Amino acid sequence: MRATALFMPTVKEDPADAEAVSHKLMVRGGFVRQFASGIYIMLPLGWRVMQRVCRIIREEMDGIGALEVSMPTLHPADVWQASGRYDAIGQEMFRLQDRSGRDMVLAMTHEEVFTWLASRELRSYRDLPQIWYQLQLKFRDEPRPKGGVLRVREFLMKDSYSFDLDEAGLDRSYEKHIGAYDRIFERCGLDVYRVESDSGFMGGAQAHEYISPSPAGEDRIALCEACGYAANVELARSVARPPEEAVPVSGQAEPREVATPERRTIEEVSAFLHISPASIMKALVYVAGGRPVMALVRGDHSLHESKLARYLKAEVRPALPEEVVAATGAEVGFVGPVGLPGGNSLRIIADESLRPGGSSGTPGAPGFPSVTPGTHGAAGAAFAGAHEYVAGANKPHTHLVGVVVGRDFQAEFTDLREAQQGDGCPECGRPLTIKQGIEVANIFKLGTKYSKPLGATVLDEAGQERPIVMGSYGIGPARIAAAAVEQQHDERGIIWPKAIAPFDVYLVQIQAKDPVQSAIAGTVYDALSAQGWEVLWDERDERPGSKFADADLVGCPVRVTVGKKAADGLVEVQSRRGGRREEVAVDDCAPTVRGVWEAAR
RNA sequence: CGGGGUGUAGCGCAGCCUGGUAGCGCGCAUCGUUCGGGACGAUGAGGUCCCGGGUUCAAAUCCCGGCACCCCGACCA
Repeated sequence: MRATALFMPTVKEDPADAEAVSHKLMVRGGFVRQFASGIYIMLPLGWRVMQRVCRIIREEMDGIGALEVSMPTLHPADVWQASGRYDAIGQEMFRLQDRSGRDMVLAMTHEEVFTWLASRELRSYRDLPQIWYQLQLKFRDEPRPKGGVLRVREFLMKDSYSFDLDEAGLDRSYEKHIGAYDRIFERCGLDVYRVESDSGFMGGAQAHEYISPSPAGEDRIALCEACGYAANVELARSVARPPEEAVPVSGQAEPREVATPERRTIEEVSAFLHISPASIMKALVYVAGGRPVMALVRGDHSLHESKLARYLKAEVRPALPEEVVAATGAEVGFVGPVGLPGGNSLRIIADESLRPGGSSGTPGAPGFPSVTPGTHGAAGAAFAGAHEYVAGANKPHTHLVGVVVGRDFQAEFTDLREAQQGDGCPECGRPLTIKQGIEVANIFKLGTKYSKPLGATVLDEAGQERPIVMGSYGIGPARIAAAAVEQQHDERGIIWPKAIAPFDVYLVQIQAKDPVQSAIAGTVYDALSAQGWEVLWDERDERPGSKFADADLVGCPVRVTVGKKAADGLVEVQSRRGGRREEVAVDDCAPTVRGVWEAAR
């Protein structure tokens, strides 16, 4: 395509409202424009990238036998009422009424419609398995859109749904998707980690996310480079590091009060009492299902709320200051598990690292090995023998020292803390790495969560009616594009992975009005096009610097320059990624381009 | 939902504190000189100063109310 025939509004300056690199570059490169908060226009270049991503997705989905359909995005509310999500989902769903007052929604995902269709059309086990997919818009009224196209309110998604007779069939469909997804990301030139993820406390089945590492991402994942364990921190198990210093054992029979005036935070208390944060129990009061509960983690750990929510099987929120006082008799900062008023009405849930005799992760969880002191050094063993903590006394400006779990209070134990950099891998004990990333895809084993309430059943071989066992699988093409930009760019602009670049070759003609250059550029353009390359021929009457700058900004993998030496029949071929600039005869241009292309990522 | 910030030409911003003819850079248009890494000169077009109300002789500027957008946190199938 000729640049003079293209709409490519590049901009010199970063947009004022952009934070993420991908956001800035996609706006500057003329790929997208914001229309409203979280709502974006895809300009020609941006749409070409999307089309290329979508094409790869289609090919790989078709490759596992999935069938493409197109589902409505405007749904009557009753299907969502049938699944229970009409009420379960809050303001994140766009809701409206039609002219006769019927409740409608804009689809935020498509489990309901697909299941509705399956319930009407799939009758026999002979109809199974099926995998149906679509590339369709989703609408989610995000409370806070951000990061350009990373977190938006209207976006394209490839979503697929598998329908199987039983769990074994679901496992096969799930594995097929893993294969397809791995190939999609490989082809898109994107680094991703497939990690265990939270399937939500209602589903309970297996789920994975594909996370592409980037500082602009909103997810954190725990990775073990030694054994390959990988999980979102919202459910990652880990072996807590033993504290740097062992807690001195007082040997006293019961806790002792100490005055801690105005010392509320872990930092303040640890500094005041000259102890390490790990020697303090952090007590956090939450409200779950309308009732207060106390969550306990070690002072050097952070609670992960979704772990608490999953354990309690209820949504949780931090208690308000008044609620904390009502539940414990003390204000925030002096709350603890010992000496609570009114008997033991407050449920106390403690992290595994506080369990007497252990500083471990989640014993008993699948795949969790027993933790041997030898693995984690002498400090761990010493710590295990101490058991004494400092905790809030539930009295103003007072803490307790010498608190022993199990002796001074009872608690339920579960994995509550967020995995930290350097924690031990739950599988092999080696240190975990925490990385930030963008969720570019997810896969869920739904089971019969939707097929049961929506009545999607088939008759099995024995003539028995059985609910279809389902999976759902999403990929965000725009997030793939943004993640690629996040991963591959330099100070001049984007360096697209070759498979999803808007054009394969950016052909710069230095002098638009030079007939020799025009002729040579035309020859090069035709030759490359004839070989199947998508070429953007920049024959605009601009200064060379502008065209080079745009070429770098737009980020096509190969640049061909037709300039002064065109008169001698020479052109230049160069990789966007850098490296040497090759000067070749016009006739050698195509093979040279191929070479640079092959070498590109 | 809590906290913070910003709305002035297509884009990026100054002006607001201390009220008095609305500015700068980029971009855009025309002409000329230029032409291998975002040129230079000349001329020019382009503004409901987010919206509504108030104070005042006079409001981009002060006051009240609203809206939009951004950032941090909470939330996120």
